[in-house]
Amino acid sequence: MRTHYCGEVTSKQLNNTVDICGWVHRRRDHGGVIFLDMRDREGIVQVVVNPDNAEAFKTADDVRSEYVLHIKGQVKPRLEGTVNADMKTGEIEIVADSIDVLNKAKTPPFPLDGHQTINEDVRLKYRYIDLRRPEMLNKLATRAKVTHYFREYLADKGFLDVETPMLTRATPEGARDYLVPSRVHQGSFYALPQSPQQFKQMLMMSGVDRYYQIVKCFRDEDLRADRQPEFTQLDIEMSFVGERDIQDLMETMIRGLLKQIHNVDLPEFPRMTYEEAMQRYGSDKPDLRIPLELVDVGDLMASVEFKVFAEPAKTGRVAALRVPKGGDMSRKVIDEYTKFVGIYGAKGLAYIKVNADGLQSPILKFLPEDVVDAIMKRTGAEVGDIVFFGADSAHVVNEALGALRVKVGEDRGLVEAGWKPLWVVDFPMFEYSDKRWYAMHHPFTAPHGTPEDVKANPEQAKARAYDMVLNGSEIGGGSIRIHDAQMQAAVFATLGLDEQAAQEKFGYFLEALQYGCPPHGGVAFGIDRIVMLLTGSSSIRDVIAFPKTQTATCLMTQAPSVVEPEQLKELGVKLKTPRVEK
RNA sequence: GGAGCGGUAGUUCAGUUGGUUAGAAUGCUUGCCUGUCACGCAGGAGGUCGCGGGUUCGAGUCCCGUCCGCUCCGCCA
Repeated sequence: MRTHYCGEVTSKQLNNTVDICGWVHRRRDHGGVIFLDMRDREGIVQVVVNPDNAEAFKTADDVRSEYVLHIKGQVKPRLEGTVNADMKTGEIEIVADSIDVLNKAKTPPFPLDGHQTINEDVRLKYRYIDLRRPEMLNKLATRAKVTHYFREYLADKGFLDVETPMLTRATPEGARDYLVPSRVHQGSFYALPQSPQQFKQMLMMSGVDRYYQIVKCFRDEDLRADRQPEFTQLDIEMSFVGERDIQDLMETMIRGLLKQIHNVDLPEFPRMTYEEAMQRYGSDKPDLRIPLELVDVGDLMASVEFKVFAEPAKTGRVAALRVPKGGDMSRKVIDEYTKFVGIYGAKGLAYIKVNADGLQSPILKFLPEDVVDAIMKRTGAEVGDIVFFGADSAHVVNEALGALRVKVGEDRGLVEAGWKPLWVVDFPMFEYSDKRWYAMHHPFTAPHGTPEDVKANPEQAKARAYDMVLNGSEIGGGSIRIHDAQMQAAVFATLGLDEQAAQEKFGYFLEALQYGCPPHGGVAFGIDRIVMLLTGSSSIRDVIAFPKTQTATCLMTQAPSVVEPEQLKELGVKLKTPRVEK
């Protein structure tokens, strides 16, 4: 039916007869001559329909936007002065011989020309139409290039693509599971995997040695601009390796990806400890394109108490964020930033402006002169700058000033162009909250040191974990895993799982560790986030063909939906308050 | 669970201090037009102002509730 994609017809086909198929992007009727812009996946080409071809002309007259046509015609150079330099196919046009209407179309619910933004709920309801827009098709194409590249790279390095179950066992820790009731075992439930973590470790025990999978993962948590309940991971695991082996291989992979997609050469990825990242950026995924840093000033203020500080400087963190040339910020802007840090729990936002005629600050009166001098010196503040201060628990200060750093950087156009990758390493093994220890990464992450060290000083235990960060996004994370049953028991014990509980929840896994588990480790990349970055998308929904809304519904299919009572009965599921379809 | 923004024509939006018949652009539609490319010109149709309640002589506008979309906090090992 088709000899060429619309977007591929160029001067090379001059005077040839071509067959194109596609959608009517736009129709321009000049009475005596009709132009049809025909669109398909590869682009748009102009078709001319002359009145001397009566049949085709009549058809073109009846045609409307988004009709699906098959057009046979001659490729001709455009008349002098009518070449369209903005179009890839702008030097030629197709003079129609015949036009077949393959299908009519209702007027689309929104224009596809990209000249106005369409609200997302409308786009999601008619996603199949939204995806016709070149911008969206290009994103899908980039995504396909990304996954293809990963498969090629990993296959080339000897990785085996192995599938793991979608119906698996609920996990006691971590995110909420999506549950699937079992018909055969009423009262029991499968869970959709949050990640194939334990399966890929089992594959290492099986001797697969190098595994990868591009795999859907599911987490029943609230959504964000970069979080969907089902998302896609590039999941990787290797045996007989240390951190560096994995990191080097992955760094090369990502460098190759940027080269392939954007023809960009990434530098060698710097490595930064978690502690350093928190100190300098207040974040474990710092955006290094923003040339602002937090500076500790708590020691300088150890003797100072003032009202904006929720906690004395000694027990929490006092940090400064200097914004060069930020002295022009109005009171209103500063108030907005104060409100902004409030989101992260900060009780206030102190500042000092460095004016030509001296310092200006509501907190100056609380600070001895020598302390102020020391602060100015340490932050390197110069005339015209503003220095913000946060003082609270280390957690609040990091969250608040870390977020403020990014916001100010964006607001003031300080974000450098380009790509800034890094590794963040040496994460704490555990974090303490609600009066117990939690695994910061996951409980199969190997800590540095011995099982005795871990049990004795969990607060000091560092994980052999690493995150890959690109432009302030965590695009991948992994670790060396525990391959020793003693160490695994020590970690479980620290997490408050006694032997019996550990057996109940992870018995099969603990047993497997005792049957010859090789040292191993791995990493998982967020494909959606990577494609977001590569396509400059502000929402993860733009890089997923059929995404869900913030309340985890699909506006196109209306999922999730009420099901027939018979279906529930078969599954042995009883609802407290049965719901019916409205 | 919480905070903020939004919901008015198919679409994108405006709608002032509560006041007559709710507007614009675009799309759609009819007619005209042989070189446009976001074609042009002339006409026409098109509205449950998200939904429910309240205040008022009178509500798109004020109040309460609710639903939906988005952003964020919590949450996401």
